Amino acid sequence: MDDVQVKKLAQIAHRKKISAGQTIISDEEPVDFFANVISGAIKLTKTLPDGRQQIVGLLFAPDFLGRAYSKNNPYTAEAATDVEICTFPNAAFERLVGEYPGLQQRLFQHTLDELDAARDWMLLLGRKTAEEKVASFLYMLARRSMLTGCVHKATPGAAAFELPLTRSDIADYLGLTIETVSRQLTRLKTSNVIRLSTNRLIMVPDLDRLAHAAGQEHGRH
Amino acid sequence: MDDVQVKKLAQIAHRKKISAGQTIISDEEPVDFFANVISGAIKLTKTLPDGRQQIVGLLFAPDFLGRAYSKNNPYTAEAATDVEICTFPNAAFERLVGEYPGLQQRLFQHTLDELDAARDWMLLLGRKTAEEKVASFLYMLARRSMLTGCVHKATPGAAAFELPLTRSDIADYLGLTIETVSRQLTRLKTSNVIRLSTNRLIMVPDLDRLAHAAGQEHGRH
DNA sequence: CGGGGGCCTTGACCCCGATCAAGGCGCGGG
DNA sequence: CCCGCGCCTTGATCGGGGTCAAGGCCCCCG
Repeated sequence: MDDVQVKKLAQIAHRKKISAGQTIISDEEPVDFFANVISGAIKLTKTLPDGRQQIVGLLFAPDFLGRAYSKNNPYTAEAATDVEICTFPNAAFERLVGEYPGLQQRLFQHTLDELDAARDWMLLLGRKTAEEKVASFLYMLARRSMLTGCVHKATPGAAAFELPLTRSDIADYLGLTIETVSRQLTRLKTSNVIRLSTNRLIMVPDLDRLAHAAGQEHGRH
Repeated sequence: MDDVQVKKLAQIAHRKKISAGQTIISDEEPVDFFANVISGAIKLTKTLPDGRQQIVGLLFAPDFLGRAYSKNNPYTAEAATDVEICTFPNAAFERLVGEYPGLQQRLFQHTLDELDAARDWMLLLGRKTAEEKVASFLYMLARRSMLTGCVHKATPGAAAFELPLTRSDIADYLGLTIETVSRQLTRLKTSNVIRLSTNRLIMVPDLDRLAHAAGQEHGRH
């Protein structure tokens, strides 16, 4: 993306802080903006009429929120932690996309990545055991923390990170109950795959062991 | 899509028949073509190292197979029934996409629809009961058959269609076992929500009842 | 016609994860 | 300081769906 584009984007942008738990987009009302996640985590959820809930996507730092060419999105977006986003009025943004086809391709690429992630998650939801689900979730966060990782731990196969979700959210992400998530976490803890300092801070001494517990045999580095 | 585009597409196209059970794309080898489904059903599957399998997408008549701007796709595509597809060499197709931005937008739109479908399925996999899963699957096919439906049944709230998948495939799509799928089908049959002539031909006397059994209360028509 | 192999159904039993219930921990406010 | 409330953990029990096993149906082939 060249300078001109960045400047034009900046001109129509509007920064915004949102505190944990607030709803950003509801599946009931149309969306008139497009946004970029600056910091924090946003959860996309779907809910059955009787209240059962499933998290169908997690958004982190450089992700997009909202959808091009459609005002109605079929899910609710809620701040999982305190969040900073950068919003663009939909109309202005679409005009810009029209001018710079490269931008559209970027969005396209990003959507393809989201589709891949969704399908990976379908495999997890449909076929993995509770322990594998929890381990997979932690493994995903661990890899993310390696990339984002400002702090390069001395030990190479290890990682440490903070959980951006409550137990309840983790359960909704993995298609489990709160209790099962808790039990599986202590299970992974007692088998020394992970260590918990507080119940939000996770230490992974050996990523390969975690990948193994996640049922994906030395994941694709 | 205007005439010129259609003609250019036709020039580089290559029609192909594939019989049920054959693998079209493997997740191990790169893909050098893009395709359009003409008839039949294609299943996209993911498999865990130990063999557990999940269908992460079903492709029908006007859908696309393959992916722009990436040779590696992370799943296997297999013909669920006998299938006809129309393939395009990747390079030529991408050149064409470059020339006609409208085409790219169409692909984008289609990918967004696939993402929505994947996320709906995540809710199903994570939170629905076995009966709701089977009912949801049938409901999806019933709605599809209404759109595609050449045969307009006299009764409005009803539908009839053929299952494009074996029990085993249905199980892999719903994150269940073969036996559970079978049991839930007989359950829906004995409660008169559906009727089976052969074990592949389904009659739905009342779509709303099916939608209700699917846990989605008079689905969005 | 008879045999064999897919595909599907049905029954019996079991186990993983849900449910129900109790209590611990940490934190903010009176 | 204590109380109350979220959030989390742990235990006891239950049940939906998995597993194992047997058999039915249909079609192809000898």
